[in-house]
Amino acid sequence: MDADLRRRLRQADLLTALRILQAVDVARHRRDDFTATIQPVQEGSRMSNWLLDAEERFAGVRAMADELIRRLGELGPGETLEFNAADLDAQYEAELGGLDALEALYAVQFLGLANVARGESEVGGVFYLRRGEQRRYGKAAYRPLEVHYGERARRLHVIRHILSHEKEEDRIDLFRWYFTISLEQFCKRFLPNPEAATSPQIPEFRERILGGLSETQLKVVTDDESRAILVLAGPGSGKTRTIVHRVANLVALRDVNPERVLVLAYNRTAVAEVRERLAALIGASGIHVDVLTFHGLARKLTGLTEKNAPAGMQGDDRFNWLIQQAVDHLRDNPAPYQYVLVDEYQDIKGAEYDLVTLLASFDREGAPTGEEEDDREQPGYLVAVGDDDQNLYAFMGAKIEFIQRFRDDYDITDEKVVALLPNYRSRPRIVQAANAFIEASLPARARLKGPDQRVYSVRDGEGQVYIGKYQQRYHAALGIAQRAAQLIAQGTPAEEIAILARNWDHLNEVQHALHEAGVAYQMYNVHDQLRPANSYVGGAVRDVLTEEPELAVENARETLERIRQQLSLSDQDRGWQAILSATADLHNTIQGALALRINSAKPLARRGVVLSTFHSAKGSEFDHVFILSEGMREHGRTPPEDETRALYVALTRARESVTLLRREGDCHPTLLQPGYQHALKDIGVEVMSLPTGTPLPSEIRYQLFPDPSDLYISAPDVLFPAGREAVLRYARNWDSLQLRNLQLRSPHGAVGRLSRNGRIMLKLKHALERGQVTATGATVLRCERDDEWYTRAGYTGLETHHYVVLPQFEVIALLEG
DNA sequence: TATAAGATTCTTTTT
DNA sequence: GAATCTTATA
Repeated sequence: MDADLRRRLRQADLLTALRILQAVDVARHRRDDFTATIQPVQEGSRMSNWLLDAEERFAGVRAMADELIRRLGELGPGETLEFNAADLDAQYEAELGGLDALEALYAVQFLGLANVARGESEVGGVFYLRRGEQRRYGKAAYRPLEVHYGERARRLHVIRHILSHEKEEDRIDLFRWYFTISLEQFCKRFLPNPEAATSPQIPEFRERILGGLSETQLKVVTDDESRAILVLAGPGSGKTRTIVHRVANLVALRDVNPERVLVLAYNRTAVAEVRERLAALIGASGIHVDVLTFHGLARKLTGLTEKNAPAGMQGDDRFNWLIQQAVDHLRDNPAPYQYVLVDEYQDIKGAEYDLVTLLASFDREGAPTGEEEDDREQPGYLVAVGDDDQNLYAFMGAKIEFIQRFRDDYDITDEKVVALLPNYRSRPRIVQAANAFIEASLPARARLKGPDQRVYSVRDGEGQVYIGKYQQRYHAALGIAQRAAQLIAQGTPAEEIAILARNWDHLNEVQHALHEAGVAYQMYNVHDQLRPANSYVGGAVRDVLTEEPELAVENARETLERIRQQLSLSDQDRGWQAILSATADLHNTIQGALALRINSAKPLARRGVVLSTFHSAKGSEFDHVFILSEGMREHGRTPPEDETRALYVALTRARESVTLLRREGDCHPTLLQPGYQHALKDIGVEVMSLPTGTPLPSEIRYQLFPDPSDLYISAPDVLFPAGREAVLRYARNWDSLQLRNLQLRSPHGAVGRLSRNGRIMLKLKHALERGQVTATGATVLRCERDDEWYTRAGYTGLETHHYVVLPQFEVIALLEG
């Protein structure tokens, strides 16, 4: 441990001591960056009571932890225990004297017995517990907790000893010693009974946060002087890990108020991941850290939602408006956060960029003009983590310039740009192939990483890179299906195999081939709108549950089925099946928890080989990755930067092997460059031969998932009473769904029709003409009011929403090139 | 019916 | 920004 770190840790100790003094009403302290003022409060403080409390508290935590451990023991591996905090408090209040549930959660987390994650619901904070690694809960398991509480208690003993001296000079002298020598030394030297001081403090905790990090990661995690740090992180270099550990360091080791810390992530999945990992690292104390999406932050700051946008705005404009409201809000109000961490900084857009700038209090135009010194805004500390090579959303305004401008914006030296280069994900050959690809595709000026800043693999072995070429996409699909089946037969989980393409419809042939080979697959696009909670049956059942959130539920499935039958809704809805499987493990809970589980249920069971676009694969990783490169003109001399970065993202998703297949005639131009091909040869890639001799079928079969914009419901169909009744009748009596003349018909009448403007029309054109589109399932989906849509349909009702029957199609289509 | 010009689509997140 | 589909015009 270097001297600097040691000095900082003493500061943390000081702050702990000050907090204790304040907590027991002995002294008050005011704190700014450099000084702390201590004021005595009064004689006869509650110090001794507090010590007694501390002992009781430990006994209480132990009792409650016992109970949690008992319930955890009943869980199977991977199962989750779910409850709300108020419920837990109420349950244990009587026996444990008002013990704070958070403390007990912290305890089981701290002991490594469980992973605690936090969620929000209508019924308040809800916690999810999952069994930790540790299986046996012997006496030894409690030792770290005892050490922790023992350390806190020792500090109290020391302070009480100091305060017991009558003369002020003595007290000052002892305080000086307290801050000069270690706690252990102090106890030995001054305490009448130093036995209590034999235990160390809590090295396990510090080790968990700071140990196991690379030197560079540690630098970012522990730097609390730099106002702005840009972390240029390569793929698989531990971006999120660095962010999570920095937050943990701030909150758990540096005593920063968690409410002053903000983590911005790019979507809900990323938010959930940061929250989970933070909870796993520091437990309950991480709960007060804000981990939000940009829109979540905008909602929190302004109290508005995109629905407050002026009438006439729709879709994207509403969301942009919301971000802009937050920017305006921050111009007039001080930033509520002091430590801001931004993930995936390369993909932030203009308004989001402004938001970050204001949050970090770096806005030069609107420099604070506080009349009083005390009102001066505290300085912000910004850490932005991103990789310009992985910029995927330039077409939406996420320009690479924002990350390039970082240095100028924040007036920082080059040293403050930290490069995280080791790749912990991919085997060496994969990293080398990806490096060679991006270096051959982009000129040095288009990249922030210099020639001496190459990503390198720290994994052992070599890994495999295969290349291949095809004329017919069908042949590539056949080859991939064969290899996937082979890998699965050899024991690779299907979910660890991904097939990635530029566009969704490039994967149609792959769907067909996988189906023929009997390999299960999943489409990786999760339309938020398709959430089971958004289905008519799911929403209706959830609403019944939340009417009495505290009501006990013995068997989740029975309760759900009972409510569904009372509402006389069909069980054939796609969403309903998903809800049943998402709640299958819930027993002996309350209705509120069940409702929450419905809210977070995923559309489909995530099983089988993953089919995804390059874009949707952002942030994911797989053992084996197959890539289709097509859809570009070859004779373009300089490859388009967007497409290069997208393909680079695809290449770097792979851990063990990557197979890069190019279509002759329109693959990414770099793949044809002699220089690049030589580089691949040096790396040791193998050529994958595809079954190009196989005769082509005349038709292929694949699944197609429309979204609500593909459906056009004309006035009599849905918006007016007859149509609404037809849809709701369908939700009760579920029969086959047929598509005739673009009209979606149930035996009870028309329930919708395909939109002529929807994107699906184009894709289905030929299949529709030949009548080879069949509905294989459907969900009755809630659609929020969309004024543009209503106007087009000639409707002016006041409802906030309506329902549509959203089918899932199987298409038999002519084979494309 | 060729060809140019113009329009649209592709990649997608946010509740 | 490129590919692809639609429309206008000789």
